[in-house]
Amino acid sequence: MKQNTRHTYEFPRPALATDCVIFGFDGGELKLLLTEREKEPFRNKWALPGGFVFIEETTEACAKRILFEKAGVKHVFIEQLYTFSEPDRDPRERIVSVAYFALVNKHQYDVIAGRDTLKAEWFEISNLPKLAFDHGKMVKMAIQRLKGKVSYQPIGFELLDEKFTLSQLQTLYEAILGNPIDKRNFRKKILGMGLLTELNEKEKNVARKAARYYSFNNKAYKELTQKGFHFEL
Amino acid sequence: MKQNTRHTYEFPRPALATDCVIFGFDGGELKLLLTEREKEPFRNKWALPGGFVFIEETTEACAKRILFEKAGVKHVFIEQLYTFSEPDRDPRERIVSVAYFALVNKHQYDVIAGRDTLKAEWFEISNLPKLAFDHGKMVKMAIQRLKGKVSYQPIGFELLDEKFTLSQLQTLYEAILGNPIDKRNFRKKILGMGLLTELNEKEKNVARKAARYYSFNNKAYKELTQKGFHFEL
DNA sequence: TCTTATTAGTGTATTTTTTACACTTTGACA
DNA sequence: TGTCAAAGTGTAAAAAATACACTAATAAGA
Repeated sequence: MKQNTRHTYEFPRPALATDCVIFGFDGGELKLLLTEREKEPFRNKWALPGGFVFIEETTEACAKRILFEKAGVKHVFIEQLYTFSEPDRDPRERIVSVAYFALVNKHQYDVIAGRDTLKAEWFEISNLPKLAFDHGKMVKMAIQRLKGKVSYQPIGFELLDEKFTLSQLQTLYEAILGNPIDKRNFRKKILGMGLLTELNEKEKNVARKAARYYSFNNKAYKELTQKGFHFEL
Repeated sequence: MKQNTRHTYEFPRPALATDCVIFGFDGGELKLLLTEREKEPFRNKWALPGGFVFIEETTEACAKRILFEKAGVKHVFIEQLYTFSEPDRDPRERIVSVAYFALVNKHQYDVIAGRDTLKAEWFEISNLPKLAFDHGKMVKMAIQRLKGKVSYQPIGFELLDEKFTLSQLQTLYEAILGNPIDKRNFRKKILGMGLLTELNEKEKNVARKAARYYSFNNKAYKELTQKGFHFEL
């Protein structure tokens, strides 16, 4: 350590960055928000929004900052995904990246995004462009994680509006899990959990029977969880 | 980037390290392998084995190296757990740590460890000493992860000998999940999966009916998995 | 205002899975 | 040869998951 007491070791350090896989949903297929790279390498290619970690911020704080700066996304569900550390994953130099995934209410986002000049676009998950760096790997892992998690944690609601119909919820689950679900069994199960608040409000201006709105009751969820309840769909 | 083409950014970088939560089992309670710190900070305190990441190795390679250098453990199951990045998690300076968890066959390990002079010791999970840094958090998370994973991935076998009795397997699951399991139902389920090879060998020198040995059939597991089979216990 | 199109909303019977439960067998040792 | 300790084994009941089809409501268009 010699004259330097600030550093615990002298050999070269990898740079540290975060990248974000951002999921959105608007009724059809599951979507990802990608940004176009402005600089080399991979200039003009699509990539996950990402950036370097400042010396005084956690990687999660960094991911949230990047989410806002590069994608215009704020106040959303975010969770650490995996840390990618292949020495050659970035052609410039050694960069270790802590990947996060975020669940965004697309409607809300689109309002914000309209005001910005960010080069960010939604892509259907089944129709993604080739991505820069190892971002393809990150996306693959994020989809897998979302699929796995959505069945035993009520995180799907993050992708919907505050109020939603049971059909919207079902469509979302079908989009994530990739298989059709029986309507009656789905409703029976989800309502049986007691996590949804039935609202006194229905859809308007639909050319069919209007569906009732529900909202996710987070308070009930936490209380039940404390009593040993396990969400499972 | 100007004159500097080697570095993608100039501001100070966190140091990068890995720490390993090492699980072992010998029939009673689940155990953790801890090492005594030789240097400050936390000199003479118990901690997870850990160390800095070299510039040309992945974090996983680093974890495996540390596992061997500091705990004498080689060729074991290892999986990335989580990346810890609180700016003050290390009193020396900013160090981001990618935590891993490892599953070790304790019998095999004890043979190796006997030859070494490492200050490493097994502690029962219910009786851990206070740990250095944020290692307590890491351990907590690792236990949670192991609990969650053991039911839908056949990783428990990593903790047992190549051949094991069904009672040993059951005792292991009981130790991890923390609740008793019905013997007949357990056997029915695990044998029904077709993942265990029945060996023509029984326990010796036991003062009771000798139990049959089984081994985990990894080939069968992979084949079944490809056909859409999902392990679940 | 009547018809059409479209999705909301609902219950039951069957199958599958999970759970609860107790006695006989085996082998070492005293 | 009796005792002790854990191995090994099946069935019935309960719970959960699945399969399945019609009526209700509303807007749009004839």
